[in-house]
Amino acid sequence: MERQLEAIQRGAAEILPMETLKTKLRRSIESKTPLKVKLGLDPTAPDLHIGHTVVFNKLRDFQNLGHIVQLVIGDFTAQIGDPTGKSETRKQLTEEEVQVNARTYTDQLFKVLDREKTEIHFNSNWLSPLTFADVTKLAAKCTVARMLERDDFAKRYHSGQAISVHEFFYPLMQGYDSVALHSDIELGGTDQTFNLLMGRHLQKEYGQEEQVILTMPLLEGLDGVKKMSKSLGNYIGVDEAPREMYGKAMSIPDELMLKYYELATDLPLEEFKQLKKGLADGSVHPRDAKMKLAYTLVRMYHGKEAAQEAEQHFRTVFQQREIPDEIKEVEVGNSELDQGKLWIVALLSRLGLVASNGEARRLIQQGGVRINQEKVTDIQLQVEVEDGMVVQVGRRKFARVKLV
RNA sequence: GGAGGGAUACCAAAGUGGUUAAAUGGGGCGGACUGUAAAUCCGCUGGCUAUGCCUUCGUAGGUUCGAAUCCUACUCCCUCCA
Repeated sequence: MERQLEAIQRGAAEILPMETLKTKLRRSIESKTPLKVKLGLDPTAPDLHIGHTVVFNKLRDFQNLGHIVQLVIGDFTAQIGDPTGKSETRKQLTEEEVQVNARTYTDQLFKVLDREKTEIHFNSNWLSPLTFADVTKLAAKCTVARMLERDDFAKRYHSGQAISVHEFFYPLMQGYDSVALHSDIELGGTDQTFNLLMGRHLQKEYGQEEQVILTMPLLEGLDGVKKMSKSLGNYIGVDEAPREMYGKAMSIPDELMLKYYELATDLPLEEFKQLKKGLADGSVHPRDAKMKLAYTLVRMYHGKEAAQEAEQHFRTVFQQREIPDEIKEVEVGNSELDQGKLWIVALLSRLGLVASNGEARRLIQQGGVRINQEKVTDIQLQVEVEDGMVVQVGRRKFARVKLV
């Protein structure tokens, strides 16, 4: 039991209440019954990023200890509306889309989780049969004042932003999931605390033993400030290409490295401690530490070989500023040229390196455009287009011309 | 049901008749530097082969030589009262 407790606590932000966890664990060990550990998932965003994996890694810990994971696909919840406070209403997902998304989700998930010890549930199973009367009864179990305690509701309320009544149902529905599944423990990010507590509250109301809640710290995104999320675009996706993943990892602020190591990688505790010490006393170069982080992340999701390749690519392109060996090729027809020439601005846009001609002009003026390594400064330049010519914008966008 | 406030570019937020393609901040992009796509500094940031033209300040009309700015209607949001 001590062993279990230690593993469960590592990295966790909060466990409430600790006593109940101990009780449940003890009972579980004595009766040889695994605990049911729940995690809710939103099927509208099937692309997992390493921010999500923080919680998944913890689920994996539970599985390693012999417990069962209950994944709840919030297919019903997703159809209702928007719990995040962003103004745009969510588009309704069809049943089919939900299935596809859920599939994508689980495919990515089982890179981390043990399929054998995982149950998958769809919350429409128990939420859609509820009648208005049932819902009313459910809603009666929570006061508005209580709802307004939730951090984001409180903020929005005070700053005068809209809160729709249905948004109050979100915590209720999520909490009801725990009732339906008799969950022993529910996991989530620290931003989920309110919803998780609601699960406890409702379980009690329905005469069940209350679940334990365990929250994990939120991982900040690439900007180093806001939490990693797809909508903010500051994420590293689990399915991203190795080079992309490596590069993104290199772009996190130095201060965040250790947190990434701790929450998102499988680095053994001992090595982690050494690294931390090395960085503190200056014996480890931050760049090297970050390169190792980038390498580790790529290795976890794409394997060793890909990680090495990504690292090599990074060295070549960003540290030595050389042209990578693999560049996207764009076919350019001879007929598009005027006596074998093409205006530089048109060329950039033709190769898909810029969004508009204006952007192309700007980039040239700022010295961000190169042809075969030579800087271009004249926006009027008529380029003599040759087969195999390499055009570069900034440090990381390249295209090779293929004359046809 | 009543009264008032608001809607501006990717986001936040100035601007209340012409010098406004629209201050400022964030984000993004480029450059310099470097120890990395960290940090820091500088620049750019609607479109167009372009000393000009076109589109953009919630939507649709109107006033005016001229509107993001004034008027009318509509849509959405917020606050207070009931």
